[in-house]
Amino acid sequence: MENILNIISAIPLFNGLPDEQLSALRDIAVEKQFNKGQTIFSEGDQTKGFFVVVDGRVKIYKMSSEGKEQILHIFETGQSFGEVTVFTGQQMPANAQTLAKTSLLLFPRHAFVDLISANPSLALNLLAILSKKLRQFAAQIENLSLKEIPARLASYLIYLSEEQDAENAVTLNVSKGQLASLLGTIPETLSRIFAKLSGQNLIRVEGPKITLLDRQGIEDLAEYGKDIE
Amino acid sequence: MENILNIISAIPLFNGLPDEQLSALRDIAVEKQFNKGQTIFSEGDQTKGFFVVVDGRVKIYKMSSEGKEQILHIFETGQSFGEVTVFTGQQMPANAQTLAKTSLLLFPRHAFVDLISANPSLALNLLAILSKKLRQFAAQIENLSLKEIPARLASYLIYLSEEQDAENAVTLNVSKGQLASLLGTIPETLSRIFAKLSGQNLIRVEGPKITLLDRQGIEDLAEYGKDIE
DNA sequence: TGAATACCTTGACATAGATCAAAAATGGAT
DNA sequence: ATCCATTTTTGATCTATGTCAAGGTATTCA
Repeated sequence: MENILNIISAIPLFNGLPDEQLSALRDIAVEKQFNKGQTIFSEGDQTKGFFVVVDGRVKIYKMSSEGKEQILHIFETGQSFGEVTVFTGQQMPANAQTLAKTSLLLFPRHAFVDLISANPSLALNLLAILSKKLRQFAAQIENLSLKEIPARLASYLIYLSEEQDAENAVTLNVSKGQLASLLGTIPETLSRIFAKLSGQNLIRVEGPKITLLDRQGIEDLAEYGKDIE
Repeated sequence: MENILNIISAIPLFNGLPDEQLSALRDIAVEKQFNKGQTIFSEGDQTKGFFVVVDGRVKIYKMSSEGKEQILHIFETGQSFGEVTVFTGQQMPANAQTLAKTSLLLFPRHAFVDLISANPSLALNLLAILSKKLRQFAAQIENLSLKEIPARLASYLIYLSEEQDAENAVTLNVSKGQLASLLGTIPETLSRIFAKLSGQNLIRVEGPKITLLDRQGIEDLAEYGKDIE
């Protein structure tokens, strides 16, 4: 299982840990394989532990009573999720489903807590990761309540362009329907906004490929929310 | 300063820590006093450390470019805030202002990180607290995007009634204007919704005192969002 | 006690975005 | 290639909530 050790050592969460701790982590990790669209856990499930994405993509989401979905997060290779209930011990507060063929590592709860208790540096890494997630959530709350949807889309496009290290062209890594859910809206509305921003020559949309024709304009839109008619 | 030690030992975050660690915490803590309406820090400020509310009430909030406010959190006696940037080392991501005469303890960043590094049990407490905050944020995102405002208000009333351990009567601990901001709306809209729910005999409003006339009805509203005309 | 200030409520109106319905485009699978 | 299923787009309409404006009610402070 030399393979798993390589994977574990590449996970940001486990950055800088000494070899013996990495081995200890490997010893408690369980591999899980999923096809696209499979459910990893559902809201209300008992906590099993926390997960790391080895390969693939996972969405964490909530459902309203009418069936509308709000995506809270999309996790990709190297990222972890499900830490929260490891410490609160409660049931899973949301649903997790794969967006692609995905391979995960599961770190069972108790074994993992024991490791943390013994390893302050692991605890500090974890604190940093949770802190970052808190920041992202705060930003999402801000977006949902203070910005209109065009501004949220603009923010997301800028985020993506930085993520993908591409100045003026990005490729959506989720379907437009899923993007709508992430932005807190519905596909019809998102589609109209894509059309509108295209009409204003801020972007060009070709399937999942978006060209940022006017980066400054998009940044203004993200920042000030006002989109100039 | 025996006094401070008592205060520190009563803080949930420091639950179960041995006396010598509590003393160490006391030694790095700095007392800060604020009057009502004072700014503790602003978005973009350099991180000083993290805070615990000894007495009073603090709101954490974001401002839109048009000046609309979204409250992210309200912290009361015994609760802590500002942990996030202690670990990410970034600037403060939001603003903090007192809602009343408030006394805080500031734990400066580096001294605090050193303490955590040396004390896994403190780290675990902190992990549990951050996890709980993540859950609350996730719930807030869910509310903002999946529920209409009457349902958000209903959720908040139920939360308050549990908080205050009162089956059918709660007292708002913030002004209605602030409550509007916490729920992601504006005072006018909140006022109308109070009036509407009163008209439906779900609640009775007398200033800041709300009587839950039909708890089941309010729970249904919070859960299903649908409010029966 | 009374003015001043902040807070809350109500009314008329405007609008972003949701809903419902259906057409068009895309993309696998056979 | 061609068919089927999914995703995306477009159109017409509806509604919750925001905006602007004004009046009412507390609360504080001299």
